[in-house]
Amino acid sequence: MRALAHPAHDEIELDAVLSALADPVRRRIVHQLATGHDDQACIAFDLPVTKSTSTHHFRVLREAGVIRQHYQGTAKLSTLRADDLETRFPGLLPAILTATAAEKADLEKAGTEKIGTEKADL
Amino acid sequence: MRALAHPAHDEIELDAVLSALADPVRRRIVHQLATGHDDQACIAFDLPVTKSTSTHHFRVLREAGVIRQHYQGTAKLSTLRADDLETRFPGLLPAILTATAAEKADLEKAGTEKIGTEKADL
DNA sequence: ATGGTTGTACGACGGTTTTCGTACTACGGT
DNA sequence: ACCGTAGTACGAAAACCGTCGTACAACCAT
Repeated sequence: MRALAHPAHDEIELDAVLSALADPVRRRIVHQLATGHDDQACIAFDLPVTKSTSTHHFRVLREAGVIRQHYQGTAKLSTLRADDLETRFPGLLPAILTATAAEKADLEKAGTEKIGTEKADL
Repeated sequence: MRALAHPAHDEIELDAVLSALADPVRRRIVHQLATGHDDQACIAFDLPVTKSTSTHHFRVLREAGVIRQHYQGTAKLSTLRADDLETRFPGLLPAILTATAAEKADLEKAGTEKIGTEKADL
């Protein structure tokens, strides 16, 4: 059994959490963990990156205290630390999940409604 | 009068907002804007960085849609776009502000309670 | 007009992050 | 014992980010 370091619930730092969640790939992981069932293996995530990059992202999330990971055979199962996060930073995770969903819906709507229309300026 | 680009309220992107708020200096700015009065000049923020770095951070916040800025003479006044953010990503800003305050209190408590005590591991 | 205040532009530097590929380990099944 | 699957470690490359200093622009007061 390989050991995995996790910060205690009161050691979770806002900086680490926000940095972790600022990345779209990692937000995608978190979103899938939130909407799907618990304990999903890394392989279950269809990420647009290679295996080693994927390992990296999961590690960042774990070390930030966003997810908990444990081995089960060769598989490494991940769970959202929703309760710990809620205790430490109330409302933060739900707000980000809502925002992620909102933006996703937004992009899909834009995609179906006005195909070929571009934003002019930044 | 110099013009300043701001994203429209429905152009605010989650990625930009989270990236902007992932930086402690910028979170400090936002926190001061939230707790103090509106329309504070950059100079009113006692930031641990030089002027040019400060300019940079304000620009990042503005381009992310977190703050609104306008000139008044040589001064550049900043306001939190709390309403726009609330419309776009409900609960996000309040949660981050609460979290910022929570962590700040935490650090101060740690500082007064156990001076000289260090964290052993990461 | 001259000078002071407030902020910007630009280039540079150093550190971190994201990404990859390759080689490797751990475990389960047959 | 062997193979396949799941994931890690490590090193490298490229991009990005935060910081600074210097030089500059805009504006106000006198």
